[in-house]
Amino acid sequence: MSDLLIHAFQTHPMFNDISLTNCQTLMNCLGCREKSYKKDQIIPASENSDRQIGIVISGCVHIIKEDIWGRCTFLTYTEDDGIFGEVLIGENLSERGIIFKAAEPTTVLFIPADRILHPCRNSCPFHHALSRNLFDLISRRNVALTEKIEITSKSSLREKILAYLSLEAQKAGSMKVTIPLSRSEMADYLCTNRSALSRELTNMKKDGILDYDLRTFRLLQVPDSK
Amino acid sequence: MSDLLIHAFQTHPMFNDISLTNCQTLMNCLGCREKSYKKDQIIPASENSDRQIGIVISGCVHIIKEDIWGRCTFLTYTEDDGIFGEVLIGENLSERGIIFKAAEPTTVLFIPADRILHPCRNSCPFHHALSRNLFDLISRRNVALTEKIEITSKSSLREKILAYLSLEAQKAGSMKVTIPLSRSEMADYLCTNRSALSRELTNMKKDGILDYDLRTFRLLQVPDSK
DNA sequence: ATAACTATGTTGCGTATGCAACACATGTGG
DNA sequence: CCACATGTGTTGCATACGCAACATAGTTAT
Repeated sequence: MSDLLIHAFQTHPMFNDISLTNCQTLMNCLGCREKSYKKDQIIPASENSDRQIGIVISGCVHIIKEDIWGRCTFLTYTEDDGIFGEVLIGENLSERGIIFKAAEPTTVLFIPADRILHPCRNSCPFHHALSRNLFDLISRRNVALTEKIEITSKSSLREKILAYLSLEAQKAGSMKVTIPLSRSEMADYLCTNRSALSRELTNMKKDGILDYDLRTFRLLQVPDSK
Repeated sequence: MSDLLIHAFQTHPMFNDISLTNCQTLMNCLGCREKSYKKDQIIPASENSDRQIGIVISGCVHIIKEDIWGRCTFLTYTEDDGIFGEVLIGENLSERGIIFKAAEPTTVLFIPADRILHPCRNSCPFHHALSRNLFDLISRRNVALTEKIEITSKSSLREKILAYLSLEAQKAGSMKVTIPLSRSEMADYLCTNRSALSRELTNMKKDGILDYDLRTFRLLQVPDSK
């Protein structure tokens, strides 16, 4: 068992209230798999038609919606303690068009989805904890989607940028943040275009609202007005 | 017990795989409350600091996010079989700023949130079904938020309108749909402004893409191009 | 060193759309 | 009947921003 995996068992919210020993039992009981992906590689959401929940134990996964014409919308990305694929559990949901992509070298632990919800026959003691944890994580995803909507709903680009950066700053607990997105990715996320984003960032720096260098931003004013 | 409530027990996905008798037991076991609201009334998400999950048994609820400056974003609205408040279950989530509003005269059944997840001591047989159903419904909310993002991420207003109407048409299973939103609400939902929406709808009618009268729309072309 | 590639910033142009102001229809209450 | 409110459509104006084209710097391979 890799160090990464042990670390994930100890810290990842999916394994809250489950001892390391139980985590190891669980690995076997549920038939989990650990797998690594290179940057930009697509991560399949199911294997042999079995739905999987992916636990991101290192790296970052972008969650993308593709419409029937092949155009992609960058929905959201996993945080440090992320999971993905959990939306696809519901039976009558069209999973079509959701794509998971490794945004950087990424390692994932897969858990077969149906085994989390249906209690196993030996009714392992950790099973209830696992489904509660999944619940919490799904709620987080929900919150992440809500934030994304709130950001992209702002009417001006400047407000979108501020909304995004102040949320990131809030999560980091600091006015200085290093974001996990490149400029083009950030533009996609904010539903704008790269050059417009560049332009507006320049303007905001000129206006003394923020300072930045590449992926590191510092908010200089609490955006109280507006 | 009202007819509405009985109908909800028989048809609402929250009560899938639970018999009517068990639903009635459940009402008492969980301490549910039925409550009605007038149009535009705010629906409190918790009562005496107990989080509640709201089951919409008639009417429609708008889910709105308010930022710290009081500006509102129209996140999404409940479908026929809707619930709301389910995001707030996760313990470490800031529930701040989520507002539920009755968009029309609406009746709601409240279930205390913690009693759904924690199995009760008499371990009622329906308890597992209830939490599975909640799972499905949360996944639906997730899908609804994803759709909303997909719609508002479109770059032109025309594409937003098409994305919205074709999703509605898909759900209705018909090219003719009556949407549950007024023009201003629709504009809010699409993150645009009412007059721009009006103008673009006129243009689209002129271009033969759709026809409409008030809240009823008919898609005339499969939007294949673009 | 050169070439090729990627990430970012810059700039000019055209237009979609936000905004405000107005018009019109319908409903409601006095 | 009038007064008022609400929901919708229309139009002119100004501008934020999408887009394309180019510039610059850093990185890697040959």
